[in-house]
Amino acid sequence: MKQAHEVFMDYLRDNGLSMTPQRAMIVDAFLSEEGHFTSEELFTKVRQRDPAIGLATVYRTLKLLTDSGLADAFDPGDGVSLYEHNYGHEHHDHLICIVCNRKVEIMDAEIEERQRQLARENGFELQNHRMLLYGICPECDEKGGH
Amino acid sequence: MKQAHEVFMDYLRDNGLSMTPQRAMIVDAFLSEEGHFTSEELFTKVRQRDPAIGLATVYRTLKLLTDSGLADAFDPGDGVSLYEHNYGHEHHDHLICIVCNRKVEIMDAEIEERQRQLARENGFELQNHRMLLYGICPECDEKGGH
DNA sequence: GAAATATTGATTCTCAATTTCAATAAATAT
DNA sequence: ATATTTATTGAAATTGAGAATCAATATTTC
Ligand SMILES: [Mn+2]
Ligand SMILES: [Mn+2]
Ligand SMILES: [Zn+2]
Ligand SMILES: [Zn+2]
Repeated sequence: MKQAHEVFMDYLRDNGLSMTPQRAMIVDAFLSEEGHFTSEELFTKVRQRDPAIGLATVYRTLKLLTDSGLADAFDPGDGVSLYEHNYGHEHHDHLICIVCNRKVEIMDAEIEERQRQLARENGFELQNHRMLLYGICPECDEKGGH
Repeated sequence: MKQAHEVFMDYLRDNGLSMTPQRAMIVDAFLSEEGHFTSEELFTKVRQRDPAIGLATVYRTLKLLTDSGLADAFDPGDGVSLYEHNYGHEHHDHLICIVCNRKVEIMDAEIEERQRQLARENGFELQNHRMLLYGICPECDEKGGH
């Protein structure tokens, strides 16, 4: 399996884009992040390494990361996109606690199959999907329901 | 089954709110709409009947409609909420054409059951969910892929 | 009725994300 | 290498849906 950096370099080359110090640093910062994070959170980490880098460049590079397949973005429902690593990660959906905002990664082969079937039944060529389950996590249920 | 108007009236009463000419008209306009529509589209229809009604009141009433169970809102992915009738309508999710934006209502009991199971497995109390399938509809596939 | 409370429309504000643009950097041609 | 073209950058302005503000009205309660 190719290195994530290499995937990004290939994407740049294939699209006539060039690697720059800013892009290299933002990609590094992205790859060193874990879990789910916002553009602002990544920007904060980027600033720690180089305060000269602008927010616009972070947004632009996040788009490149997404388009190159290194990142995946989704909106958990509040209008603020969350990013996560996508390269070398299996597809999954999210179960979100409406109290503490915790996110659990979920995946169900049967659901995925039924999704394909639903698309097929309607003559659609399925491209992708988003599924978000909202509920109350065990910890919050404990605290809240005494 | 109660009339939609009655459901709204009950909601107002139960929450110490009063019916007003503006609310009555917006609810009427909402109920006479079909399919999936934006706040702007509803606002346009409302203005045709009474140009004095403000956009803020449409937003406020859409919230009442949603909270009372008459309306359901969801974001198809572009950050602009779509509203639809909810009262007397079965729950469903949406299959969306990424080319022409057509929306097909879908529902799969097996998926719904697996969603509950996934929540259960993680100790979550499932409250609700959103599922959006994105693909290319038969018509657009025809046009595009010749 | 009068007083208290709720609702309204216009306007301003919010906030994530995008766009603009002049300056700078990189790639390409000479 | 140097000139020319092209791409990228950061700061700042812009966008757009939706929420908040507020003085003027309308409604409800006393
Ligand atoms: Mn995830
Ligand atoms: Mn629908
Ligand atoms: Zn929780
Ligand atoms: Zn289509």
